Amino acid sequence: MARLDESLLTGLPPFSRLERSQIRAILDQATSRRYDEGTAVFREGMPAERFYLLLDGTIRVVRTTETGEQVIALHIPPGQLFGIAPAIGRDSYPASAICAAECLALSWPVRLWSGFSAAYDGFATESYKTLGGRLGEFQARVTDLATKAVEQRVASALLRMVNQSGRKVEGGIEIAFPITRANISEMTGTTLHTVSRLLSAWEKQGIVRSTRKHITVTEPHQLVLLSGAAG
Amino acid sequence: MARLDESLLTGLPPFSRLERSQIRAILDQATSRRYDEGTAVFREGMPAERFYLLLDGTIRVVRTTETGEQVIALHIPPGQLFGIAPAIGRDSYPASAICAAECLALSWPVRLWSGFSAAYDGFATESYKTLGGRLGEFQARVTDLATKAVEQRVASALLRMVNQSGRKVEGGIEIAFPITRANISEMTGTTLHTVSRLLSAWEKQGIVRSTRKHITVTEPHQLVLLSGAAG
DNA sequence: CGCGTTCTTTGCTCTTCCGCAACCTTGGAG
DNA sequence: CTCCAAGGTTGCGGAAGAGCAAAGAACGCG
Repeated sequence: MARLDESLLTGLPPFSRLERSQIRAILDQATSRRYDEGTAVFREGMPAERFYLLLDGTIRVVRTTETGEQVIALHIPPGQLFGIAPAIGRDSYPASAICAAECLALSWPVRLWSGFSAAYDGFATESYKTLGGRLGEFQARVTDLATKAVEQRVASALLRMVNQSGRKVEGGIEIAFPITRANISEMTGTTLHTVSRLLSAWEKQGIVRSTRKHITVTEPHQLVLLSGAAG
Repeated sequence: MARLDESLLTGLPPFSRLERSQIRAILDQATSRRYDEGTAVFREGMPAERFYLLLDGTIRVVRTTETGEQVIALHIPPGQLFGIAPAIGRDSYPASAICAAECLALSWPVRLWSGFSAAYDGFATESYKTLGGRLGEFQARVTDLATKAVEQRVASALLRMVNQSGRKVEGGIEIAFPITRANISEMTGTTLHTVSRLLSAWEKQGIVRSTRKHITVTEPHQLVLLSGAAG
């Protein structure tokens, strides 16, 4: 395998305070791998043997209920750690990590986690910040699901994805990974039918534009209004 | 203030691996305080200046939406840390902590957090486990809200409270803190009317018994069935 | 002991959104 | 080029549950 370049990690929060030589040491212990769209990096319930850093692509964190329904808990953008069960004392993954697009990720065996935390200044702190951010996001999700109507939730979900992984294109901002109506319904606790109806209506009003598996938001401000001003 | 006894902390996860003398040192830096039912220990958005350990009572973790609705994120039972924003790199509290019943809590200034983590074996690990548990609980909440019907969610919520803070009484298990129909609706994303109707129906079927602000579950198994077998 | 506040119950109406069904479109595989 | 699977659209009931209204308990305070 090609030797990995230090610049991959430079500037990413968990490694931002480290020397070049330290980053080198970390990289030399990493395994790098490419995953096709739709592949599972790991699945819910599997023993947590490695933790990961997403270099490119988008990870969809998914839980499946006993009745077989899927719920999308989270999308992870490039540059973030994922599968960090060891950080919270779990020995199995609480959800599955599916590649929403082609992905490139590094990984390390979990036994290195405590060593990294101890040896590298800022690694633990920054990782826990990531965790804190996710906790906050979940809290926001719960609040949304508990208080907002479907239309507002779908608008919020679109905005969240646009903010986190939006790519500027002519006439708007496009969500940078493939996403279906069904996916959105799994994020918002509704049905693909309702999502389709909403998107059709918004398209007629000129708020969004969409093709198969891709959505571009042309009037973010209108969506903010529809979302009940929370994001 | 009366000197606190070491036995208060012995056996609680964050302190379980510590020597008596270490616990003594921790206690000597703690402030102990009693709070009346309904009091806020801290409020959403306030600068996070202290972290807390609940010795007795129950804390209700509440978020308020822009439209003034309340959502109950979590109940915290005695023996757990709360207000641990510093652990996840936040400098303000993300939610309010309200006493569901009369409470007794210890607290420390946040600046001691990193010292505790460094000096006391297991403190950080165990605290992050608590955090992990909460993350898991949120994930379960999101799944519930996204996929289950109202009746199932209310049944789940009752079961969760019974499991976490149930007190055995004759003919069933009582939720150990005062709780109203409105509270339950804020936990499950419904209205107090619907909750009242459900409880009435269940009371007729002999599954629960309730008086003002108190609920006893007499047939937990029936509730498990109603909840769609998830808890 | 009376009064007001807080909590609870229950009926009715009305809206939202789900479930079902049918059909259309797009893109990839062979 | 054709076919097929995956994704998307749209119409139409029907049911779940929200919203509104009104009244009845329980408790706590003066």
